[in-house]
Order: sequence, then C-alpha cells, then structure tokens
Amino acid sequence: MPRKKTAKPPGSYPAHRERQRRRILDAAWTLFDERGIDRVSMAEITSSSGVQPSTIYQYFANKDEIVWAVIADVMQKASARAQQSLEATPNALARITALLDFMADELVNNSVTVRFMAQFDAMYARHWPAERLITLESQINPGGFNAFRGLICDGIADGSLRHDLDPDLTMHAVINTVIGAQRRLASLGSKVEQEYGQPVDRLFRETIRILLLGLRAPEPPPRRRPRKKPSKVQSRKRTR
Amino acid sequence: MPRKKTAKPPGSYPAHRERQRRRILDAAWTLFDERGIDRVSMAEITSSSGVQPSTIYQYFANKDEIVWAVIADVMQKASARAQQSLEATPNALARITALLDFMADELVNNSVTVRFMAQFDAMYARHWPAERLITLESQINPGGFNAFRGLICDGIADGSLRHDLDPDLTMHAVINTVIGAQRRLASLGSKVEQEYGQPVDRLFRETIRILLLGLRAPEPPPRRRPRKKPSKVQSRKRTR
Amino acid sequence: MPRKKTAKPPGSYPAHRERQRRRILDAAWTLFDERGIDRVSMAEITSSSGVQPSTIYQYFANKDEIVWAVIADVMQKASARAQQSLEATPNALARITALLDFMADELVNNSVTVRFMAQFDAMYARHWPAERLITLESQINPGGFNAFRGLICDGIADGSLRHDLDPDLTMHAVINTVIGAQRRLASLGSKVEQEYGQPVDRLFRETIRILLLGLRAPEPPPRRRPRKKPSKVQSRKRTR
Amino acid sequence: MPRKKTAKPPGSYPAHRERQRRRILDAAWTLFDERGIDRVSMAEITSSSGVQPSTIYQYFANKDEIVWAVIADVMQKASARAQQSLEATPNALARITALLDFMADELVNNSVTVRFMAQFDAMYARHWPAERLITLESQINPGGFNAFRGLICDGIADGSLRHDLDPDLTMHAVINTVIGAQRRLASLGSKVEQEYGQPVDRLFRETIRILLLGLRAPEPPPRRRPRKKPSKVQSRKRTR
DNA sequence: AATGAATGAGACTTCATTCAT
DNA sequence: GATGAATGAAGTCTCATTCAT
Repeated sequence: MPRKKTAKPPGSYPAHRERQRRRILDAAWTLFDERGIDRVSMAEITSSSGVQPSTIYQYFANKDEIVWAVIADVMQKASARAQQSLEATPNALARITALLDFMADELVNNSVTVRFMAQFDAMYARHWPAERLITLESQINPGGFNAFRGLICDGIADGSLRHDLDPDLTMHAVINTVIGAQRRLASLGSKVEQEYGQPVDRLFRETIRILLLGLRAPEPPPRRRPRKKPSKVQSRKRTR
Repeated sequence: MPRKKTAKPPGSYPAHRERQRRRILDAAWTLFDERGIDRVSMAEITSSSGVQPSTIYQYFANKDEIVWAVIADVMQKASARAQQSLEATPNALARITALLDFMADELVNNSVTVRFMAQFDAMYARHWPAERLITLESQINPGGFNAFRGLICDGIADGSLRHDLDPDLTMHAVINTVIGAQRRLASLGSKVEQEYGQPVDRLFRETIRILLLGLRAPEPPPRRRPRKKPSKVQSRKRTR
Repeated sequence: MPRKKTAKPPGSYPAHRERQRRRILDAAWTLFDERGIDRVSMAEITSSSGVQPSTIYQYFANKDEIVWAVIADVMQKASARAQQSLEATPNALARITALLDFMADELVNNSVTVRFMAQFDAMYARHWPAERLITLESQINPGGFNAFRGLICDGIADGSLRHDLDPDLTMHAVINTVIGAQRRLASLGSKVEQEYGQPVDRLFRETIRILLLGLRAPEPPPRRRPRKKPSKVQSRKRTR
Repeated sequence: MPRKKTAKPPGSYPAHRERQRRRILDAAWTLFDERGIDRVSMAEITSSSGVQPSTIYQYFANKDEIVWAVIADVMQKASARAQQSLEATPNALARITALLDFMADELVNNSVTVRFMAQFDAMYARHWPAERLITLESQINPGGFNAFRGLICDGIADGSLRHDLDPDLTMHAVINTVIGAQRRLASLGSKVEQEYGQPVDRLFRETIRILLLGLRAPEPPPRRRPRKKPSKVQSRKRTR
C-alpha cells in the first residue's frame, strides 16, 4: 500500500535505473549491517528502500545477487580509499606502513564495511564458487596484491626488511593475518572493549606494530638501550 | 532444569538423556559445518539425528540454544586439547610458541571446529549479549588468557621478549590476531590455496614466525647477561 | 482464520492420517476437475479441504505429488470397477466386448475421472519420467494389458477374430485408440453434442462397434446370401 | 519510421506488423510444445521472440489470445496440408483412406502440431465457450467434416462401406476416434514406444486398418450383381 | 509504434515451534 | 518422556499486465 512516488525521475532511463539500484543497495547494506545478512528479508529491503519486491527482482535476480552487489560495491569503495591513502608514499617500508595504517583507519572509520565483509566471508565464502570471489577481487583490485609483493621485494633489497623472507609467502601471510585480525575486531565490535579492556583500534595498531617489527631487518649495529619499564611487568598477574 | 549429575549408570535415565543430547549436538554440528549455521533447519537436525523435533525441544529450548550448546561443546574440547598441548612446557617462550603451534595444529587437524567458531563469531557475536559469550569462555577456560599474559610478563622479565611491550595490550593484540588469522584461513578453506597458492597452514605458520620475531627482544649481541634461552628463538629457525 | 475443527478424530493416529489424506485428495480432485489441474492453487486446496497449507506439506511433498496421488487414486478405483465388470465373463470375445463396454460406461458414469486422466496425460505425461507412469500403472493394474492380449490370442485361436491380427500390435492399437477416443470425448464434454449433434456415448459406442467389426473374422463360409450380419457377433449390436 | 499503410510492400507498415506477429507466434508455439502451454510465461515468449512484453500487448490482448492465435495458425496449416493430400483422389474409399493416411503422416511428420492441439483440447476446450472453437474450425475448414460425411454416403451407396452405417454418426465417431488416437499417441510421444514396444505410427496405422475393416462392407463373394463400383466414381462428389 | 519500468496479487514452500496424546 | 500432528507467519520469487515515455 505504500504507493508514494518519492522523487520524480528527472533524468534519462539509465540514470533512473542507476538511482534505483543505489536505493536498493544502500537499503540492503544498512540492513545487512544492522541485523546480519541472514536476518534480513526481501520484505525488509522492500520497505526500507521503498522499491516494490517485484521491482527489485528486475534489478537483481535474487537475494544472493544483492549480497554480491553490495559486497562489490563496498569493496570497490574501500579499494578506492586504499588507493588514495597510498598515493605519494615514497619508499617500500613507508608504503607498507601506510597500507597497514590504512587498514587500521578503516577499522575505526568504516567498521561497518569491515564487519560486513567479515560476515560475508563467514557466510558466503565457503559456499560459493571460488572463481566468483576471485573474479570480483580482480575486477576491483586489478593489480591484486602484487603491488604489496613488490613492496616486500623492495624492502628486502634495500635492507629494511629481513632478508630471510619469502616475498610471496610473507605477503600472503601478512595480508591474511591483518585482514583476519581486522575483521575479527570489527565483528566483535564493542565486545572487544568489554572483554579485552582495550579500544579496538589500539589492539589493531599494536598488532601492526608487532608485525612490522617482525618484518623489519634486525638492527644492523647493536646499540644499547635502557629499558623502559622493567618493574611493571610482574606487578599484576591476573586482572580478571 | 536437567537432572543432577550423579553416578550415571549406563542404562539409567540420565545416561539416556545424555546420549540423546549428544546425538542432537553431533548431528547439529555436522550440519552447521556442512551448510552454515543459518542454513540448517530443525527439520534437518531431526532427520540427521533421528530425534523427533518435539523431542529435541525437551532438550533445548530453541534452535539458538542448540547453537550455543554446540559452541560450548566445541570450545570445551578445543580447550582440553590446548591444555594438553601445553603440559610439560618449561619456560615462557616455549609455552608461547607451543600455544601458537597448537593453534596451527588446530587449523590443520580441526579445521571444522575453527571454521564453526569463525561462523559463530560472524553471525552471533554481535547479536547476543556480550556477557553470555564471556560467561561461556570463563566456564570453559577459567583463567582465560591470563595464563598467556603471565607468559608475556615472564618473557619480558627474562629478556626474551621486547621490553617495550605492554603485557595486557600485547596479549590481547596477539591473541586476537592469531585467532583472526586462524579463523579466516579456516573459513576460506581450500580457497586460500587457489587464491594464494600456498597451503593454509604454511601461511599460518609464517604468520606465527613473524609475530614471534616481532615479539622477541631485539638481538643484543649477547652481552653481559646470557638469557635463559637466547639460542633457540632467534636462530631463525623457520618453523616449517 | 478458519480455525474450526470439523470432526474429532476418534480413531488411532494412522486412521486419522488416512482420513486427512483423503480430505486433501478429495478436495484436490474436485478442484482439478472443476478448474483444470493447472488452474488450482494450493491455497484453494487448503480452503476447500480445511487443511492448512503447512499441514498439507506433511502429507505431500509438493503440488505435483498431490496430482500423482490423485491420479493413482482415480486409476485404482477405475481399475477396481473394470475388474468387477469383467467378472464372470466366459469367452474371449465376450470379455473384449465387456471391456469396451466398460469403457463406454465409464465415459457416461465417470466422465470426471476420464476427463481428469485426459488432462493428466496432456499436461504431465510428456514432462515426467516414463518410469513413473509405468510403475504407477503396473502397481494398479498388475497384469497390465496382458490379459487383453490373451483375449485376442484366444479370439484368433477360436476363429472369432481375424487371423491376420498381430496380437501385440492389435492389443496396443485398440487400447490406445479406445482410450484416446474416450478421453477426447470426455475432454470435450458437452461440446461434442453441440458440435457433432450426437450424445457423447452414442459416438463412443459406435466407435466400439466399428472396431469390433474390424476385428471380427470375415464371415467364414460365404453362404448364399450375404446378410448384414449373419454370424454371432452381430447379435448384440448395442445401439443405445 | 512509421509508414503509411498501403498494399504491403516488403518495407511497409503492415508488412512489419505481420512480421512481428509471426515472430511472437513462432516463439510461442515452440515454447508451448517444449514446456507445455501452461508452463510458458510471457517473459519467456519475450526473451524467445525478442519482442518486448509491452509490445506484445499491442498485438495480442492477453496470453490466451496468443494461444488462440497459435491454434488458429497451426490448424490452418494442417488444414492446408490436408487439402493438398486429398487432391486428385478419385473415389470415396480412396479419399477416406487418404484422409486417414494423412493423419498418420501428420502424426509422424508434424507431431509437434498434433501434440499442441492435444494439449489445447485438454486444457482449454472445456473452459472456453464452445462457439469460439466452432467458429475457429469453421473459419479454417469451411464445410467442416461434411466432406467426410459425403464420402461415407458415397461409400454406402457404392457398396464399398457397410450399408448399416448412419453417415452422420459414423462420420463423427470415426473422426473423433481417429483424432483421439492420434493425439494420444502424440501426447505420449516416445513413451509409447517404451511402454508399448511399438513405433508410434505403426500403432496408428493398425488402428486405421482395423477401422477401415470395420467400415468396409462385409465381403460378399462377388455374386450376381457387381455393384456400380467402377462407375460410381463420378456420381456424387460432395454432398455439401 | 515501441519500450523500459513498475507492480499487486498471489504462487509454492519452509520454518520453528506448540499441542495433545 | 516421547512423538505425531498441526500450524501461523513468513520466506522468496513469478506472473500477466499497465503506465509513462
């Protein structure tokens, strides 16, 4: 019964179509995040987007297609943000750092996005043909992670990274780890703070720090350094 | 509401109940892994367990309770395995290493368990009161990760770990990271190999290696005090 | 909202189940005939049978299964009637005649049944595995048409049927023809009378007469005057 | 681009309309046969014909009209074929035989057509005003089956057919029977061969043979009066 | 004349759960 | 304690058709 035309389409047909598509996708994304992908029904997308169910089916063949479209959308935007954050970064280590920092920023500023991707992974990744995922990623991120691989090679070459690293292995291990950590933190959301007693991004940045330390070439000239807080260590054995 | 647990002779009532419960839980777990938690219906649990739906409701109040029971079950077993693997490990670093190795082994040998927990996180964690999760964890793993925290303190104290680590922060960061990586790898399953070209656990073990390198105290060319076990860790040993 | 329990089930569970099944089937059959198989919706079966849609699905897996059950039902009853009408018929020709007469009677007295089977043929026969149809028929009519084939053999042997008949071919040709004619007449229903100006069964009985004349052995001894119908076949001409 | 209507030169408007109409009808017919009339949706006709649904509605008021148009089309063509096959057939029996042979040929060469008509009968005949069907037939086949009736009269007159036949009754009975058998065989398609173990048209031709035997005058051993068999040919060509 | 967009009504089916035995 | 039967609510999706351009 909601037969209200909210906005007159002033533009051409394709423009109108794109606008409708957006409406559906935006509504879907919001709902997916609020309730979880599996807890959202087409009826909710209908009433939330203002597009009739039968109309939605002229834009997407079924609910799963909406999920995929949302994922593509979300990843594309994230990729654009990543691209931007890497611009004008000169050397290898700086770029790697920038990339990881970017992921931390995403966790803070776009936790919805990260959370959604986490859910998508958990719910869809295994039950869908791998090709589709790979295709999606290659469309969005054409160079793939090769750029990152290049960075590691550069880093090894210029001595800023450990020379015993296998670029391919390292790249995939690190990326997977960082994504895993990021998504887990996003999934748990505020629970992390209750459980871990730390703000989400603090944990994540510490992860990054440790990983970078692990990647970094060992200090060439062993210098000496006073310890910061040796006493504090054994103070509190158990907090909780 | 279930009976008190007493002696439980094989043919007794409580024993029967326990057997039924197990049947339901086992069937549910298998299905959850095969199809994903949200894609399993009570009817399927019925036909797969051989227990009638109405009977199931005499063991579990609703479907969610089954999910929680399965999770508790699964975590309990995992925890027992962990406990066992940590036994008879002498010092801090060895224990940390053992713990991380344990998680790698889990990934390989109990990927179903890991995957299930990943899915649970993504789908349930946010929609349920945090307390319940925390309660669950504390029941299963009393002491929680504090043991791990203790290890870090020890490591800092004995100089095998970086002294600029904040035990609490580090502990949580590392644990979250490792769990995140582990679950992500388990979720993606064989897709990782297609996409990354590396066996799942190879990636995971490289992650562990890098993390440990990052945690390790920077190599101070053995100065006036020989640490407990400087030789073992730093020797770049490529766990696998 | 029709939440009215029409009859208390006084008997046992199986009895009750059978009664429900009947209710569904009877309602379905009536509707199928009234509106045509394809024009009947589950909702109609629901409201007509008084059984909730979700309940129906505990008796039949889907709509097609209902159709098949109805067909089986209908054929079974028809088969029983046929059996009965053939009882106590002594020789071959008499039995053949009785069988064809039976089909004429069916057309008159059970046109609904015939019509339904005609529709089933037209709509389902081609789109379903042949085995299923054959299985159905063999369940209902175990001897199959072999009995009829035997009759023809007998008839050829005793000289009442043309000796140039191939029992198998003849049997199938005649049966198909008679069924085809019967179902077509039932399908067209009263339209036949409007179009052909003849009562339905009159046409059908004329068909039978001609077929029997065609099957009959040519007059054995060309006697002095070829009467219209000197032999015994003609005795019962069935004008009706 | 719209031109004036003229005499239908190839590029003219009416010609265009006719082409579109054909496209729709051809696509519909193919689909109707493949899937069954009731299982074909307008959307399928659209995608199969390449004509947009809204455009289709400028050629046909609704889906039923398409069905009727297809039937008309199909019958017209069949009728033309029939006409042709009857040409140059001299006498009554020969014409009757030719007609029945024609139906056998149709069954073999145009089983799609026959099958479609069978389906139409089963699904539409009863639910539509009889007049429409009759009108349709009279348009296509003016004179209707009266030609056939004439043949029978001729046959009776010249002694080649049984003289106890009632021309009207016989005509309708035989036509109905033959059509019924033909359509049933076409509907069952290859199932007949599986079930009956005989090629479809073999059965049908046997049916024809038996019917003709039944119609034929009993073999009077050519006695004193050779009927006007040779001469009668030109006697009565058509009764009406 | 042609068509892209829209849509209300309704199709079939599934589900978690309760009730009565 | 176990279970067969029942079910309301909701699920996703399809359909023939109309509207506005």
